[in-house]
Amino acid sequence: MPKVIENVEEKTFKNVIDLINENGFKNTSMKMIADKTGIAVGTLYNYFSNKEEMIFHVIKKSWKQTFKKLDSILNENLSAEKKLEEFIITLYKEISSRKVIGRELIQNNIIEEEKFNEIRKNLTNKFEFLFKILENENYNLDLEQKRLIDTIFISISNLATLYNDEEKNIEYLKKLSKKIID
Amino acid sequence: MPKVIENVEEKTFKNVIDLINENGFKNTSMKMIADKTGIAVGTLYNYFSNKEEMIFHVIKKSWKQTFKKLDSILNENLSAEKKLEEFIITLYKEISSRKVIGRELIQNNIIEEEKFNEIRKNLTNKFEFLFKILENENYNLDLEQKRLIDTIFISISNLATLYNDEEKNIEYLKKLSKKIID
Amino acid sequence: MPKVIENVEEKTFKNVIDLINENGFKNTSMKMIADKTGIAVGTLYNYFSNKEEMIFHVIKKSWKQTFKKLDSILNENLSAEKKLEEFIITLYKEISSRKVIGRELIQNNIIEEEKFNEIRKNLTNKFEFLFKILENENYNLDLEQKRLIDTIFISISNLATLYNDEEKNIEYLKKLSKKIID
Amino acid sequence: MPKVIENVEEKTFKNVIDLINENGFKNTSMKMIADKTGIAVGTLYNYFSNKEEMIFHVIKKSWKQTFKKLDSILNENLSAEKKLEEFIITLYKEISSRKVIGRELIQNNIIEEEKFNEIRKNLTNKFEFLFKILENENYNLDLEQKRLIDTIFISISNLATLYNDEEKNIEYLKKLSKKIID
DNA sequence: TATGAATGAGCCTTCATTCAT
DNA sequence: AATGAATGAAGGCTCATTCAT
Repeated sequence: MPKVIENVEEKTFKNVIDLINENGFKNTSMKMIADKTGIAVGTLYNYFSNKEEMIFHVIKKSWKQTFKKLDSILNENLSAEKKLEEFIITLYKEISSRKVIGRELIQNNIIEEEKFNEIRKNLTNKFEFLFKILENENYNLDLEQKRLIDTIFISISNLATLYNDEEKNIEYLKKLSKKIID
Repeated sequence: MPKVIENVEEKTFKNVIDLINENGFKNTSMKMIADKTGIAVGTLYNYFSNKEEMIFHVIKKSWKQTFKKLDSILNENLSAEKKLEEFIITLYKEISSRKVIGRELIQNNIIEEEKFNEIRKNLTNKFEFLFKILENENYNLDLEQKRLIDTIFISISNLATLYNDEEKNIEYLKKLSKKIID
Repeated sequence: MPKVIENVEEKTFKNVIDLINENGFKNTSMKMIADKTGIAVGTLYNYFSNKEEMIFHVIKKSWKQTFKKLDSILNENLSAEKKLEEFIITLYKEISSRKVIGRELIQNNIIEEEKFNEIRKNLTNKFEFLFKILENENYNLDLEQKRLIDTIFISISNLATLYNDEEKNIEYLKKLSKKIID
Repeated sequence: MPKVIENVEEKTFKNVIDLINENGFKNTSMKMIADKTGIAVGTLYNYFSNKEEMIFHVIKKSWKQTFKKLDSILNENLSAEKKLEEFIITLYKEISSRKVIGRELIQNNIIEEEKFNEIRKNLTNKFEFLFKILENENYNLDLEQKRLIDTIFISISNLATLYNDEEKNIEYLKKLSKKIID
């Protein structure tokens, strides 16, 4: 059997996220990733066919994990209001722990925009599902949904990026989620 | 007698904004700016010590213009609620017309973060002044102000970046600003 | 018990020729050869110390086969003129079916020139033997032999590389070989 | 006025030819060319948009010079036979002094084949024109012209590459050109 | 012995910055 | 002061070769 580095993909995963959070996509070089992971540049290319694919893989995988958690909240036996709150807080926690996964969806110029459409669409679907539940329970949702979803999402990303005080962030988001359906 | 270029800064201003909006900071080269401006690369370096300083200068100047407009709203003779609405809409229009001025404040990685602190501080001050007026007129502002300011600001930037339908964007922002003080 | 690969050289032979004909030496990677052969890259290095040696081995082996065929023509019971014709046509057919064996002898840069000297010498010997027969039968060979051999050889290689119409190629070569001894 | 290196293109011209003759296109790196020319790599890219364009430029320019000389022979007041001889010798001298210009036209895998078609076509035209003159003077040209042109051309290239003894090379070519029209 | 992932030098290309004119 | 060609470090990527298994 050949020489094998264990869990290259996993080791990479965390490092890519960290480096891109620190420096941005453009300022993170393949060599930096290789060095931080303790492997050779060439090895990266055994796992990903190019830099763009690599970062996109990380983002996609990252979101897959998040979507799973969001789904289980939508399926829990909770009041609509509580669901909204939990949904938002979970989204916050996810984005907070892997900041880049939020920001990358908004910034253009990094990866072909259309590649993100699937992720965007998926997140939008979950929100819309949630809003339908709220409407069924007669909550008031007069704001245009598409823009509202963006507002919520970008605010969460921003919070996660800017402030480290998780407790206060969550407290703020709880109040915000109530206001939305007021 | 050597050619004398007047108003290098002004000539640069609009073009840098346009180019960065189109291509992003990293993908806008000094040569592109030089070509579009009609000024030689070397000359640019007589006015700005490097690319980062140049873009920062543009952003700072851009915000100075915006702040002037925001100030005049704060000093107008309007109801507190109307002031909030006007303030937000003006902010939207400013960011919308020179998108980069919003985006750059969110994306770090491009310019040393601390450089933005002054601008941030300035914008925050104006919002706080506005909120004080609202509180004086007994509007309810239970959300933490620092985070709320960010939410508003980032949402506006996002709207300006993502959707071109100005009418709808403004309509949405009007409703949003009402919700905030509900 | 480890897998034992038999006839590595033979398996390699045809595939290397095909790949190099298709892509050239530089654009044929060891991995491509490994994949096409079904032998691991590492294993190839048990049989050949490097890429250059490998291709050289193939060329040498290839010529050995060709030389055998040429020898049998020289030993056949034919008129001198017919011998020349047969010799040239056989050389054409051989080179045509494994183009690289011709091309490599012309293009330097791929393998150290001196390595080819043995092959060259061998081919030259056969031609000289053939010319001696022709002279014995009083054919006129006023052209300098060394250069003439090259002309014939390079023309055949070129024909084999450029044109697929075997019939016409051979017809042309027949006429050419007659002209030589005119 | 900016810093200026004089005659970059000319300086490059000779060095590219030399290096490619020595190492082949694939084994000649842009750094090698830059070093040999005494300029920076980046400077090369001010003159040629990429490596392929650079070498193609050299070849095209090289042939342009050669075609001019060949044309003047075709227009001279000479016997048909003498014209053929002069034509071939000039072609030899040209190729001999810039070897690569011959070989590159035959070797594939280096530059998109079709790019050479114009050059090939041009050379072919001149030969055909020459053959027509010969036929008018009742010389016998029973060999197929397309293949004959290739034979002559490739033989000349080969001679230029292999043997340095110009006198003997030319003597050989004179005899060869006579044989062709015998 | 066979395997094929790991290695890293080396390639082409870009571009912020410099500096001779 | 203005110019823009020259510079060369740095980036993404390839692939011959090595070596742990």
